[in-house]
Amino acid sequence: MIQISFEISNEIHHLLLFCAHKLFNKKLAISITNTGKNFLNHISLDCVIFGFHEGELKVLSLFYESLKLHSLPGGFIGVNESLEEAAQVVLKERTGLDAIFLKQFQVFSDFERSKQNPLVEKITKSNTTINSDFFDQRFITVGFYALVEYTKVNPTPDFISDSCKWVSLNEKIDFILDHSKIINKALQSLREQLNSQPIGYNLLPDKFTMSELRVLYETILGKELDRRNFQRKIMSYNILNKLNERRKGGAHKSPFLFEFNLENYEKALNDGLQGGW
Amino acid sequence: MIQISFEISNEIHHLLLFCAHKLFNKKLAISITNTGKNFLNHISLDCVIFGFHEGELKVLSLFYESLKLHSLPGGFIGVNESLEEAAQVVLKERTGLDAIFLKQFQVFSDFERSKQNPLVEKITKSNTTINSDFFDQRFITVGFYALVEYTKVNPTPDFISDSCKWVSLNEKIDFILDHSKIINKALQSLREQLNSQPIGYNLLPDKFTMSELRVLYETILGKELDRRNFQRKIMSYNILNKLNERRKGGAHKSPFLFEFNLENYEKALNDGLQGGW
DNA sequence: ACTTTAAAGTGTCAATACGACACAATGATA
DNA sequence: TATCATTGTGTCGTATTGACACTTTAAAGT
Repeated sequence: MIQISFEISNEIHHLLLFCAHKLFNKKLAISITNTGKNFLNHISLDCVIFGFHEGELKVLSLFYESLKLHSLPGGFIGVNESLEEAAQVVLKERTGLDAIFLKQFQVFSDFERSKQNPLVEKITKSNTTINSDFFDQRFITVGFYALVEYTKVNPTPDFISDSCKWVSLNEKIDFILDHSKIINKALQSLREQLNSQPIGYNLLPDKFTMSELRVLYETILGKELDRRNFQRKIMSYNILNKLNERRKGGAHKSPFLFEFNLENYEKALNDGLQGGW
Repeated sequence: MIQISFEISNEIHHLLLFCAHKLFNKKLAISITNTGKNFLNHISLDCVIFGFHEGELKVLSLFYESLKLHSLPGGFIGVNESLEEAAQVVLKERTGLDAIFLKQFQVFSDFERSKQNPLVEKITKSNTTINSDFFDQRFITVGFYALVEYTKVNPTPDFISDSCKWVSLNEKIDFILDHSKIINKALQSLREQLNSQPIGYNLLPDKFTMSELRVLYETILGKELDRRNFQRKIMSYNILNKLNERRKGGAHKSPFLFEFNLENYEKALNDGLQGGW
């Protein structure tokens, strides 16, 4: 009997058994100790993490100095995880936050999409326990968008990226692969779901001014809204509590602060805010 | 030199090479002729194919006599296909139709979801060229909904199902795995996208009456709409052409027929029909 | 042949929502 | 203390909505 030891994923284990069966007619016994984390082949996920700061929508991005390229934070699916669990892990690692608002919005599966991933070489060089076979595969990626409170985030790079930082959607940024396309689709989904997902609640701090909420809406929708009509409409939903408190310190008249009335907000989102049929 | 021949997928080929490398230090040359269609492991897709007939929304379902269970038409992703291409293949096979309206709406990835798939035994028994290893895997499935014109569909079972037929959403049907959940989510997406996707156009025949269109909306939304107000609103979008033609044969006053004005319809959908901000 | 019936075509009206805009109050800054 | 941009709070005319009424029509019933 020969004994050989090396790290191997569940999939390879499974297939080894299969191959052994086919090749050697079951006469080979293979015993493998499984160490390390195993991921499903072919499947990845990418997160478009939105934050709102100084009147701009921003996205958390990893940067690779040597490549001069950005990428979205992403990850793989553990063999015992759901996509959502795997995405929460990514978010926790990049932002330090738990229980982030997360929503999958599209799968990107073009055959061409993961050809020539410039990161593969970096990954395999930086960590010898990872075999390049995993990364050389074709990947189908599930796009998630996440909404976080900008100031609570502690941007943290992963082991192959040089930095992790917020980038504005107005900047021209070079992303790897189809990540620019993924961001555009995420923004489009955000827009479409503005009336059915708790978007305001998750992007703003607990207390905020009416102007801050309005600018958020303007940014997501990409158009200006009349200050007075906006306030009238949003107040008519009964989803905000007006506080007896003002934002001090800024120039000019100090505005009142508001908070979401969570109970009413969730009720309203279930029906969809306003309109249509 | 020993030569062995058997069918094998690209993945297994890849991994065989990897295993050979690890186990035998590259001293084993493996030459494999690849035959048959190869699929990506772990990933499947399921289609909720909606049709509209006699005032009811229906879903195309496969039935397994021996199990007394239904399932959604589904399939796997060829190693050179995108998800959308693979879904079109499934739809073509089950309905006979090309260029069907298709939209992915969610990925279902719960770890527990594909445990004990009652079809695995059936599949492997019915076709000896398929190895059960592929089906024994954990599967993540991408949910698509499709919209088709009921009368154009020629429901066709696949090689393991006994029949393929329309089932009403009002019936209580037992589906395998999480397929009931997938259908509910599909319906919910349909509802949410009623104003941004060409749903009326794809579910109705070219010419239809105002009542037929209204009942479709009522069915999708799950509530009654005022006949007169509905007509006023839908006509205000300028997306319908009123034809100089009536539906004869029914009792009572014969209604006018309408058709979609495709140019205006698509323009209107881009902005979203009506409303909100 | 006449009546019945239920669906279809068309319209009214009050209530509400919406878009556009006016004006006074405020509070740091000059 | 004057300035000025921002905030709070409106108003007004118009467009949209919801609720409902009346007439017309084609097949089915007698």
